Amino acid sequence: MRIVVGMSGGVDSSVAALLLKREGHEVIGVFMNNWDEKDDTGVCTAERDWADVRRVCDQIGIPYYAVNFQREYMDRVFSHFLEEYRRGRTPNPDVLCNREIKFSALKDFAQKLGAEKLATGHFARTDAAEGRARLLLSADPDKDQTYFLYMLSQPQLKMARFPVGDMTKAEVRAVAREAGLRTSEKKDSTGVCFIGERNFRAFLKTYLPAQPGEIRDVDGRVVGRHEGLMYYTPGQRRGLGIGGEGGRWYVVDKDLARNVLVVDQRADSPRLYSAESRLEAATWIAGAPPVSPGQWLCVRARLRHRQALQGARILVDGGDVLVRFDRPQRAVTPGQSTVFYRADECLGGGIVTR
RNA sequence: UGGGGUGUAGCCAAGCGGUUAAGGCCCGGGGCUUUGACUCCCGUAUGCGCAGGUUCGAAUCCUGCCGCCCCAG
Repeated sequence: MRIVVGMSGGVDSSVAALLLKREGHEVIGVFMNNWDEKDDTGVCTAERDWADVRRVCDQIGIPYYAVNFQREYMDRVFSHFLEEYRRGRTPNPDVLCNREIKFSALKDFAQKLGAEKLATGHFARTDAAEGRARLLLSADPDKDQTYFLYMLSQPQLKMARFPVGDMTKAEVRAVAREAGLRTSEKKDSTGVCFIGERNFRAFLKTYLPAQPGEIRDVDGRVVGRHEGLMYYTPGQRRGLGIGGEGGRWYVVDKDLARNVLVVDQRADSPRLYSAESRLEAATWIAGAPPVSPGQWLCVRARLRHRQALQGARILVDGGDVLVRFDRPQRAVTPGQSTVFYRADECLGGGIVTR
């Protein structure tokens, strides 16, 4: 079977390619260059990553390509990312990136190459039940990445392969090491996918105008000034610049109408906790909601990557979802995604509106 | 003007004659992390408003000056 592997230059996708090759498939490595800019330290990590991809593919003995989806990334991911920040929300570009770039633009490219499957180094698993593809938690609970994949559709998931999904990170590195892959000890990448680790405030500042304003406590007293609401997100404590007595301050709210950042010194401020949340733009892996309209469904949910799964009940209302948590959740953040699970299966999720 | 109080790092704040001046916040660096956050670890005053003096030794005592705060008038 001809399979394209999306290769980042990291150890996970390197091993993904290696395993598929060992299975006897006709494997083609494809490296994506979606962001042409040096990082904060002046290094263009994409060049080094591309060099690693070439080297690894040579070691494995597979052909490789580099593709440039900068235009697609800008139009379909980054523009939305900026728009969300402009609206005062805190977006997650990587969930969109998977749907719009890796499993769309790259998927199209793979199909042009005649590939039947598109593999990546994601820590996630899939299986098929009654003609439908399912997305399942990875074997390594610490590295599970289904949170970033919840927007995938049936066609996208049916073409996807995740060769390292049933391995632990340690096992992946061990395989890479034994095969002598140069990426075996490479540090895991972080930051926005393709963009990398950034001084976020400075990064945003180059794209969006900032409007400074007051910082007030929950009683309305002015306790400082902010540089622009978009630089802050609920639950955040660093970067507020408020010294003095009483300890740390946490962002508990953003008053967009008044351009006021609301803060509290209680880490467990009641303003930070929500027993309920509402989502929009819900998507379901199965292609349809897992429950009939008007009926509550018991699920597990996570509001951010790597968060332990939380008990909740959901009510689907068209593209919206009402979520009631078993336990109040801290810093439910508009723009972020809430993703649902039943047992090990990822059901889908949506974007938090409140 | 008189009386009282007070001046320790960017912000709070211990210290009240004797090891290298607590701690918290902010900030910086690192760890964790394919979003943003949270969290964890490490670091940050040769100097205590200024100038003298007492003392073996002063942020700590004394004198003067300067700056704030409060009460009188």
